[in-house]
Amino acid sequence: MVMPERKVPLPTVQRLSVYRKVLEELHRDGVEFVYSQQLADLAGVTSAQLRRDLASFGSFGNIARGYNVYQLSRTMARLLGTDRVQSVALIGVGDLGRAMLSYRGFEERGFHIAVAFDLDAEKVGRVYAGRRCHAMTDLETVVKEFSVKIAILACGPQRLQVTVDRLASAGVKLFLNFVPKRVVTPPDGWVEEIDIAARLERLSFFGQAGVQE
Amino acid sequence: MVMPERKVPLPTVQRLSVYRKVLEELHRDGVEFVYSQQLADLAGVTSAQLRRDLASFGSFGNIARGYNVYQLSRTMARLLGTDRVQSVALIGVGDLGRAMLSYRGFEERGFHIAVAFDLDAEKVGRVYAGRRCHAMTDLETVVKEFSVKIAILACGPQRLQVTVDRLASAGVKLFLNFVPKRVVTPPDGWVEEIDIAARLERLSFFGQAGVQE
DNA sequence: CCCTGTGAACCCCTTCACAGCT
DNA sequence: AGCTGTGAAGGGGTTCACAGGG
Repeated sequence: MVMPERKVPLPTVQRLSVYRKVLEELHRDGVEFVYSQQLADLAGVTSAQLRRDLASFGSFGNIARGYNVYQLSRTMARLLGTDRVQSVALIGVGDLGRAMLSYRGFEERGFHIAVAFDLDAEKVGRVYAGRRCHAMTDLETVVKEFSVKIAILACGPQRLQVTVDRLASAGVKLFLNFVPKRVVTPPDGWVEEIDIAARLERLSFFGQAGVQE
Repeated sequence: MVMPERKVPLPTVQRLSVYRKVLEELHRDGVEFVYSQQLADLAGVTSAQLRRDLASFGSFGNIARGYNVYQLSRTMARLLGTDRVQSVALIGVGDLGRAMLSYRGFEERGFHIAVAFDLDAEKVGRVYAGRRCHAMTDLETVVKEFSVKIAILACGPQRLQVTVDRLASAGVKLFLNFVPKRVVTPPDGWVEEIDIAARLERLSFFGQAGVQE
């Protein structure tokens, strides 16, 4: 067991997902070994970058044959924690929330949305894509019951911070936040922000600024 | 008119959206002036960061009273290009695509999804949330008809690159890509990637690595 | 005094280039 | 010969700290 105590650059973690995805495709195609140059091309980075990234984890590639595709893929899944199924809670069963429930790509990477929650009494008790919608009142109990470790925030901005804090004290420390409102990260927690409109604004900015390759 | 020819750091653009959002709230609350320290706190950055960011655009704050909230908000909207309505095309009317069609926050920031497209013959001709779904065959003509400048990619991975290239030659150079597949950016184009599953993987990574504040 | 704007230091990530191994 | 892993250099963004102005 490698306790990775030396800290890993954030951009490196981001690229890990890309590498793993490419490696999976290579594995499906029956490729056994790749050189850093090939893998880097497929992932859209430089070979130096790739080797440096892998070195963050002390991984070893075979000098003569490059990297063992399957082995490296497994290693990355283990590093990312996607080598096992993790329970996820969905907060907010609006349009975006329902899209998350039916999103392929979650299950196949080991993320299982086990439960959903909503403020709307209309929705509570109903079943969406096989997952029951619970009342916000039952947040703590249900979340513990299903051993939830990750929450997807797709609700309205009202009482968002309160919900996050409640989840955090119930043991949920990881958040994927689609709500365009600043959330104070709980101690020991981690929040990934996805502000879709902000991304469009960035596009808009570069669109009128003229583009530098 | 300040033609911002000096290049702006990418992270700065990202933070611009946050500043503008905070400024809007302040404006709604009737606040006229803010100091960099206050605005920075609300946006979750340091005051030095904020002042440096603003300096990228050569903006001036009043030394005695800080920044004029409304004026700065307007300036930022102009910089981002959100001071006018922009037509957006949606590619793929699946669950995620339909969520995009009903997403508030787009319209209020000047982004109007004017048209949708789908491969599925079932969906072509139907109207979703007020927007008609067109056949992929009509991509070029419809896109030009509606003066579309931005495309949201929420379709399957098949033929994604082809679609991007077709859009690019039809004048659509800006892409918000939800499809977890690498897209080669067309010349003069810009692609914002949103890989939701990859973000969950990042969460998972930090969750098991232990968290460093 | 206390604010903004900014040179300069600092830090972290990327890129270069090569030693070492096969 | 050719590839990996890695010191060392390079570059870009953040933070420090202060000059300058009301």
